Amino acid sequence: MRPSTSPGAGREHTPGPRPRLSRELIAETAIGLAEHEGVRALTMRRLATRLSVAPGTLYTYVSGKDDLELLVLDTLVGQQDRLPHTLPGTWREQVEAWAKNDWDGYVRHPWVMELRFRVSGGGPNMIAWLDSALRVFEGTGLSDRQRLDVVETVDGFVRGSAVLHLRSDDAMTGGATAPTPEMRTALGEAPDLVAALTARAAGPTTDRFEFGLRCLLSGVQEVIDAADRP
Amino acid sequence: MRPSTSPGAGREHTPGPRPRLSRELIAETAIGLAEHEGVRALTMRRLATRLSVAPGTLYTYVSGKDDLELLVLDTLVGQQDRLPHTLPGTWREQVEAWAKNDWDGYVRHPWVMELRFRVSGGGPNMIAWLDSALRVFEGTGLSDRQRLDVVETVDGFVRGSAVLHLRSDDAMTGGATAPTPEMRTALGEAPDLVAALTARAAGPTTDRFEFGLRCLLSGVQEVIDAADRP
DNA sequence: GGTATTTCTGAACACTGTTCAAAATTATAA
DNA sequence: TTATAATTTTGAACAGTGTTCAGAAATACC
Repeated sequence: MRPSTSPGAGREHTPGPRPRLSRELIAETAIGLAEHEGVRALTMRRLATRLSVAPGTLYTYVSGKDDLELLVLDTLVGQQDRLPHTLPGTWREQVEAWAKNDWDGYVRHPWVMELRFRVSGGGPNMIAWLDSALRVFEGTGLSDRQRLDVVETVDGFVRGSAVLHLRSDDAMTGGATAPTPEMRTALGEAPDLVAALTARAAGPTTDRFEFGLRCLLSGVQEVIDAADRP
Repeated sequence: MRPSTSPGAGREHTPGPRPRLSRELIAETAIGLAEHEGVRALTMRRLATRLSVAPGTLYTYVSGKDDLELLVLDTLVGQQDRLPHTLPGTWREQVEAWAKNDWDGYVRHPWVMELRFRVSGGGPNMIAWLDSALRVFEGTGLSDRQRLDVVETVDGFVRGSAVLHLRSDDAMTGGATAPTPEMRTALGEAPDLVAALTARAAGPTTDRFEFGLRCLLSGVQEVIDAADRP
């Protein structure tokens, strides 16, 4: 009923026809589909077509679309080559590296974020990643709970920052669509916003993600210092 | 073709039947629908049924579902009773109040977040809110661009933190659904994570949102101090 | 060979957003 | 008053979605 494991998982001597698909193949194909045709094209039918298979077939490998999306996310996490706690440097350098890496991934592949905010729960790779992120703070005097707080805070910041980076810029000013008359009047009554937007557009691309990350990590540093020698 | 304004907007003496609906009524009904039956029940047809109207009728008030979702979000923002810069206290107290308020809203009405991460662009109320948030930093020595950076950083943090608060807790440990055997083995190889989760479950609900917010604002404070007297 | 077990198919179901000609309704001009 | 033009509403339709399920096809074990 809820096959979250591939059909021929354990051994190869179950009766019935050989499975022509696998969870891994489905995940890779789904990623390719989302990458090339957008996340809106990631439908069961299109995926089945790409795999030269009837739509219903997918349901022997995946319990539904939610499960598929979770599988895709978990596969992507598993494709990262280095876990956080294996990175070089201090805890702060490790966090900066992992955060920057995640942020790059989100910005380069915006469709991933759309999934991240819809999918709930986590797969094995996500769990492994989270555990590794916790180990980054082994040297510091933070408690178990504080470590989890910090990791989730940073992770949440990265996601929130990435989605704003992709959305607000062109959307607020009306980049793609022509600005509605309503919007024009609203902007007319928002002088500070217009000033800030034009200032940003004029100058070079100051990386406000790194700016925010520095702010956040400085705050974490304070907590660590306080916890280290009370 | 793209009616982002209500039909009988300007005056009441245009020919044709009196509009039985309005953008406001549609927004309120949509909010009620999402609130009571979940955001997945917010479909054009159900909304039309609730309004005792044919599905196609909605398209004279709203250009499509994207526009409807944006309208819902903008309406919610407009329902907030106080704009950030009208709150009492220092910039830091104002930011804390607005961030906490937003966070409460997201946690209390999780369906709002699901929209926030799908909808791009902003309506008049969102623009007004953003402008108000910028004015919070009028006393500080921050530049226009820095102010926008800070506001977006805080806003992104709030969203990211809220989505994690709603997702990771019960989902990771398998709150709703029974934990898959795969998950159990994955958790077996993640001792730090298990320790942190149990520690969190055992103790009282330490508000890790406020923890992260304090971290972030401490970092912002540093930047302001640096900008104030160089 | 027979049997049990599994995978795969193809059709169906109940939805979804969206479009569009025609009908119904109203304000203004003749 | 009647006619005209403009606008809203309708109901049906289209293409697409996730999901289910009886039956057909394929394989390992006895």
